[in-house]
Amino acid sequence: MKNFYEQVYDLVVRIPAGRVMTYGQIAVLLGKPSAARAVGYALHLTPAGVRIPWQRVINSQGKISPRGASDIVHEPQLQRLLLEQEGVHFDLQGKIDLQKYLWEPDAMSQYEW
DNA sequence: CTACTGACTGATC
DNA sequence: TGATCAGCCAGTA
Repeated sequence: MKNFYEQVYDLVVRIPAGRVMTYGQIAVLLGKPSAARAVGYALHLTPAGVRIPWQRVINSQGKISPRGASDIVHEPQLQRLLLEQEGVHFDLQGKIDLQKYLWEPDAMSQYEW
């Protein structure tokens, strides 16, 4: 049993390109359906030395989390471009079609880890 | 242990 | 559709 954060990281890292997950989805997979906030906080603390595709983690609205306009404001746009490169389609509202791109690990993936 | 915060979510207005 | 409120969990002071 790893720390909650590490579980989040491992889960995010195994998200295949062209697919996305919501904070709530991750929280459920970790056994805490209402720990979406904690998940967001975990991603907020993503180690700078480790590349975490957190851009593949979005909120229930299907959009990139604004993260409160910190010192970094160009990242969100860049992440959106990266997702588009992976094949994720954004609509005119900058939203993602969750029903089409939302990914959930299969039984084998869970068994493997 | 209590209080506060946060990249969330669902319900309500 | 957009803004607001309360509940939720983990981490930090």
